[in-house]
Amino acid sequence: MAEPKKAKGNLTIYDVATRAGVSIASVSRVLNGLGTPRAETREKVIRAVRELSFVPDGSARALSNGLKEVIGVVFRRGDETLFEDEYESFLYIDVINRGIEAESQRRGFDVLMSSVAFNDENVLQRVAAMAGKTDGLILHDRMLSAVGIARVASIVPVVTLAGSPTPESMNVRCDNESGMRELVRHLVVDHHYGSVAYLSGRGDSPDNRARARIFEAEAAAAGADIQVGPAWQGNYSAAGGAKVITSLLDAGKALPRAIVCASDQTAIGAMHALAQRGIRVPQDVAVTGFDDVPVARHLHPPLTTVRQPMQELGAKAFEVLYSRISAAGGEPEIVLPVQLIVRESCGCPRSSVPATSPGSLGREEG
Amino acid sequence: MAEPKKAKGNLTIYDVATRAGVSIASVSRVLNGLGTPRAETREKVIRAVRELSFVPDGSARALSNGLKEVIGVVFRRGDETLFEDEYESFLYIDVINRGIEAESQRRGFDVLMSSVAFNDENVLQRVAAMAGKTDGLILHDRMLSAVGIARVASIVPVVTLAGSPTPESMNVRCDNESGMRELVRHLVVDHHYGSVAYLSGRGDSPDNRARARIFEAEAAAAGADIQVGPAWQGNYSAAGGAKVITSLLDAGKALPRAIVCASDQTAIGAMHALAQRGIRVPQDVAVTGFDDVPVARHLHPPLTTVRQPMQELGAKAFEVLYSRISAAGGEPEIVLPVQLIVRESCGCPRSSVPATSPGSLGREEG
DNA sequence: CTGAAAGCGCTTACAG
DNA sequence: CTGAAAGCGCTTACAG
Repeated sequence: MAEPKKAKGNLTIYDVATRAGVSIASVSRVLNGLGTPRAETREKVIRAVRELSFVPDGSARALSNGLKEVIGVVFRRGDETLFEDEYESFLYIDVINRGIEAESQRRGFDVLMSSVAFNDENVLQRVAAMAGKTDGLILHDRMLSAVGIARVASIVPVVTLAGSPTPESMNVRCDNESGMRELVRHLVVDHHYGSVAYLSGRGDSPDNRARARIFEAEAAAAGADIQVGPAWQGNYSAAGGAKVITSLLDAGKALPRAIVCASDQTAIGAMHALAQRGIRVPQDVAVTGFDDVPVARHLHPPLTTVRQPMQELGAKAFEVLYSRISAAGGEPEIVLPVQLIVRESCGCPRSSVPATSPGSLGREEG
Repeated sequence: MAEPKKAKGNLTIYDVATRAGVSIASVSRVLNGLGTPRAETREKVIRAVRELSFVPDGSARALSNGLKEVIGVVFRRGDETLFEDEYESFLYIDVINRGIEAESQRRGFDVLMSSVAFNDENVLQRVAAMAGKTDGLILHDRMLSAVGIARVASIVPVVTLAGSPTPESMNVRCDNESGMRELVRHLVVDHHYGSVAYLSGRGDSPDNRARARIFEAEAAAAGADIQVGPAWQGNYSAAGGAKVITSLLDAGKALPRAIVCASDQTAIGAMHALAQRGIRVPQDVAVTGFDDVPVARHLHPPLTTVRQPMQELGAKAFEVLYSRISAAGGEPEIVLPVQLIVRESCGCPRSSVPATSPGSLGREEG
């Protein structure tokens, strides 16, 4: 019994085989449920594995059978302060990532995450490195040029989010068009608001551009006055949304009757700035968002917005990627339906919010 | 040039070597910046790599040099509906994960994520599988028993979050004690509130238990009436917080002057329920949170809470894990300071919100 | 400086 | 049913 303990992490299938008194092939087979081992063999291996707390090395498995069972997700993050406000506007990324993760679980895949700074010059390099560690990649937003995508896609399958498909890559996005159309109609037709503004997102975002385009077309078609342009340029963040409102107010501009924000985060910021100036939402100015992030319903007033099925977006992205990884299938482009969520910030009455249980306590205005 | 293209993903270092007219050893060396290759050799390799868009296989590298440059993060997720409200109470997990991810970037590590369902019986198995794919593990909350931790820790280094260190694993947590102490004092001493309740989190959470304990001790010491117990049992979620309030009100109970919530999410739900019943915060009832999640400052009224440096918690967890991976160092236990964030939900006037608070919306200068 | 070769820990035909 | 052996794609002493 003078056998020295193996160093941690150095346990291999050979150790298990020795202890069980079988070959490594047998160990591998029972570990993977392959073949039809004799009950005795099976048990000897199982026992040895348990006694040793053996866990097979993922890299060796991956190298051997050509499948890592890992997909990669790459997304952008803010550059500055890492411990403050800046990630707020990126929370939706987490929700999408959850969808990706949940779906990949079902296939026995894990998700490798890698964020890239906004000002990172070596995005392609970073993404390529990820490619080497995974079986396929999901790229958030506009991470790479078409050329960059093509290069990466020559290494592993690639799915982009909120972009458009290329000959080499697939894309999953939401139906911005009909979402914005419904929203604008609700504001201009249902509520009869005569003037509307689009508080935009980042200029380089395909989603933002699509939304802006439909906003203008639809509002114009409905006969509303439109406010757009540099003064209304946000960047998807709450801070950006607040700043636009503050600047406008400071400049003495009159606000439109309704403000359509490029995202919920933008709306949060805008509403915050409005509240600070004593402007009531929706009585004085209606505000709407886009995304339906989790907190949208908890805002004051609850935010009318367009729900993007973000978890589903992530789930779908994985699904498409998976079918490409395992078979070379996979739709090149998937467009998910969105849904107008009418709450109170547009001016609709509370009654549209599900009533609470029949309590004895009446509502008293505070 | 009748050379047929290699199948995608099958490019190896041999292909690069052939094309560059050197050995694979040379390719490996320039790829890794090792040795002092002749300029010509270097260039030939670089060129071949670029022309082929070669990316080395991560598994092979890992197997060869014994380092995957991947750490794993395991956390729990809700079981039911994946596309609705339920993940709200888990958003803080994402913030912590961001901290982990950001820090690991700096060391060239990537993060492998894996969620585990609340009712999953094979948690240990899932975690063990992750261990095989990584160089070390960070475990959120109470994922594993001490025995389970010991088993996993025999495979790779383990850091737990919000738990306590074991002989085999390290732990990183926040200083609940002084946070709760300060908060209760602010409410009872500064605001003179005579009755306070603790709207609790999950019963099996160490954080929750620590907070509950200090709450009672401190409130009692300050001479306030205390409400606790089953009627005040939440579960960290917004829905749970709302339900407690609604039930109490439906039962005709009188609310205390201040409600200390186990988490911000709980506070969100509580405030929502209160607003629905026309009860004003903080005029009628003061409400506080715990965590300082991003949206806390956007609530109405802005939430007084205890800030846990969640990104830093994640960053620290990685740091500790990394020093164990690379050297066998790493503090067994790290306790991070928290900070009382006084906003308006406790009854303080708006003016007390520091305009200098980094990241606050009103701020102009960076 | 550079190449041939061994080895990392698995999986999987191929024999027996 | 089971074992010996080759091979997955790298890295790294070891010679030259």
